[in-house]
Amino acid sequence: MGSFNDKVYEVVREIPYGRVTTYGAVARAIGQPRKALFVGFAMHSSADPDDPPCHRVVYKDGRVFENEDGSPSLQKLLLEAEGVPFVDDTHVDLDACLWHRVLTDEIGRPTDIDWEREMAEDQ
DNA sequence: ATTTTGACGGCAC
DNA sequence: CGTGCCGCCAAAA
Repeated sequence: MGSFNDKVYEVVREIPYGRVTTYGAVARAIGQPRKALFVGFAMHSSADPDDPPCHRVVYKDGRVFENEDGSPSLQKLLLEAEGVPFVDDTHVDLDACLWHRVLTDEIGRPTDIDWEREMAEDQ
């Protein structure tokens, strides 16, 4: 309870279906911006692929984890299954699907608020 | 107590 | 576009 991993899982569970966020963003969301690496460690050590949805956490440049043998990782398969757009074999399209609990202004990308508005305008 | 290990990120080339 | 190095620090050994 209240452990680092639990805080990480709380944030990760907030990521909406079809959206992604980054390890660093999760670290900042729990007030510990220097621990992006441990966010990754928490994801790796999680047993259940659905709770938390570890596959929705990617590198800051949109790259997703790849298996050492080159086969498609579970993360990539799950993201594709959710309809998350990829710009190439290993990178998701952050401009289209990045979600941030607070703001993404700091890294120059649309906020979740911007995204909601775009969705509304498309209707 | 000390060492090793990272599903990171930033910056320098 | 990549490659490498360094700083970060919790957990496991």
